[in-house]
Amino acid sequence: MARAPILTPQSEDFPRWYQDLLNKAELADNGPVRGTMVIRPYGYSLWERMQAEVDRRIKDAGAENAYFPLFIPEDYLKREAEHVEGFSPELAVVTHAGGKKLEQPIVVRPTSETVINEYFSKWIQSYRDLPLLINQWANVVRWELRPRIFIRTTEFLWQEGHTAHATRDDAGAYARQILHDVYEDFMVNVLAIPVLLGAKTESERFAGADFTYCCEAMMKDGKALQMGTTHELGQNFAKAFDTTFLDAQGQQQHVWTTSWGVSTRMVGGLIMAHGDDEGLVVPPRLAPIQVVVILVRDSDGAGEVARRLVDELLEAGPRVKLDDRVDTSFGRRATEWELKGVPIRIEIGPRDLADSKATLVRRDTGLKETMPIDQIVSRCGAELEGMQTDVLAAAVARRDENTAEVGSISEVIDATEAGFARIAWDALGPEGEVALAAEAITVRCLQRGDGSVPEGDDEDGLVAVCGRSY
RNA sequence: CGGGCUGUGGCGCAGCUUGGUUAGCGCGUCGGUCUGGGGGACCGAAGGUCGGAGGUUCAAAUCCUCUCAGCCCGACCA
Repeated sequence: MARAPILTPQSEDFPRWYQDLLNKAELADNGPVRGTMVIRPYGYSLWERMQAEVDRRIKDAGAENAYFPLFIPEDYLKREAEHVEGFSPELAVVTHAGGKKLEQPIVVRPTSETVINEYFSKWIQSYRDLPLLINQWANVVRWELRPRIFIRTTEFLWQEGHTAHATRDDAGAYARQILHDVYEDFMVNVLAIPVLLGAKTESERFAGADFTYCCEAMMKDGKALQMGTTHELGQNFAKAFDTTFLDAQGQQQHVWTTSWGVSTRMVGGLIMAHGDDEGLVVPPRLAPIQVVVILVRDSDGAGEVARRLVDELLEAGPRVKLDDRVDTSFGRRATEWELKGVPIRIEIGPRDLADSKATLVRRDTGLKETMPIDQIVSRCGAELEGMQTDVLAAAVARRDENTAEVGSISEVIDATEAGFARIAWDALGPEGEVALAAEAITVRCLQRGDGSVPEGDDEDGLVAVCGRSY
C-alpha cells in the first residue's frame, strides 16, 4: 500500500511542492504583513552557514564590514536619475514619526548606494584612500506585489558590498573578482549549484549601473534564478554625491564605484536546485547538520553507543546531531531529517547493535548500508565528500540536458519550455528581447561563445542565454 | 490598478443551493495504554465571536446590504 506522499510531487505542481517543503521542513512562514517572511530556526541556520562562507570570501577579497542606517533621506534617492526611477515603484516611505508628519519623508533602504556614497565623499580625499572596500550585512525593503518566500519578499536579508576605485579598470576588475572569487566559488563549491556567469543586457541592468554581471542558476523546473549580481556603477553615484579624490598628479577626479550582493534568495535557490519529492537535499559543505545519529530505541545499551559515536564523530570534524527522542516513532523522525535534507543519517538500535553494527543512509541516493560501528566515522567523512561531488555533478548534468543551442526566436520559445536556450546575441538583439518578453522569456545573461564573462556588451560573438525566470 | 475567487478551532476543509435542536470531518495538540529498524494503534480530552457591521425572520454559518482582509491571473524586480 502506497503511503500518502508527504509533499506534493514536483512533477504534479512545483510551486506547491515548494510551499509544502517550507512548512514541513520548518524553514519559514509568511509574516503578518503581506510579502514578509518569518525565517524559522532551521531555515535561518542555512542562511547563517551561507553568511559564514560568503563573509569569509568577502574578507579574503579585502573588503571590511560596516553598517549603514536603515533610513535614508528621500532626496538622496533622487540624486541619481535612473536609480530613483528604477526603485520608486517599490519604495516604502515613512511620512510620519514621533507622532508628527515629517518635514522630509524618509525611505526605508531598498539598497544603500546613495547613503554609502555620501559617506565615501567624506572619507575619500586622496588616491591613497583608494580602493575603499566596504561590505554590510543588512535587511532591505522593496515593496513586492507578487511575493514568494525566500525568492521574492518585501523585506529580505543580504550583504551589499560597495567599493570605490581610482580607475574604471580597477573598478571593473574588482567587480569581476567578486563575481568569481566570492560568488561563483561559493555557489559552485559550497552550494553545489552550477551557475552561469555573464552580463545583463541593458534592459535587465541595475538601476544606476553602467554594467551588471550576474550568476544565473537553473532550478529543477527548468526556470532560471538570479543568485547574485555585481555592478560597475561607473562614476554615476560619484557624480551624484560628488565623491572625488586627488590623484597622484594633483588632479581632482571622481571615483569609480561598484556594488554587489547576494541575499536570502539563495536559500530558495538551494531548495529548488537540489530538493526532491522526499524533501530538501543540503550539500554537505553547507549543511548546518551534516550527520544525524538516530537512536532507534534506548535499550541494550544503544543509548550509550550512540552517544559515544556522536562524540567520536564530533572529534573527527563533522557537524553532528544526536536524535534521542525515543518517545517519537522512528519513522516520523527519519522522515523529518529527510525533509530537512541532512546529508547522512545513522541509525543505531538494538537489532544491529547485537552485531556491533549500525546503519548509514545517504540523503541524495537513499542508499542504506549496515556496517561495523568502528567504520562509521571514516565512512561519514568519505560519504560527505562523495555526496558534495555527486550533488554538483547531478545539477550540472540536469542543467546541460535542459540547455539547447538554437538559432531562431521560435526555437528559443520551444526550448525554454524545458530550460535554457542559447542563441547568438547578433541573431536576437534588443528587438528579439522585446519579442521574447511577450512570452515571459528574458535574456538571463550574455556570455562569450566559450561561456566566459564578457567585459562589455559590445563584444563580438556574444551568446544570449534565455529562459523563464523567477 | 483591471479580471476571477475565498473567509467556519492551530492548519486544511465540509455544511450554505432548499434557514430549524448540541456546527461537523481530517491533520495537529494534550493525557493514557500498548508499541517501536520508514509519517504507529487504540481509548479519552481540550480547543469555535462561523472575517466584521447592519438587515429580513419566531429562528441566520446558511437569505439580503455594506464593509474589511486574503488568494489567484495580467504591466516592475536580488
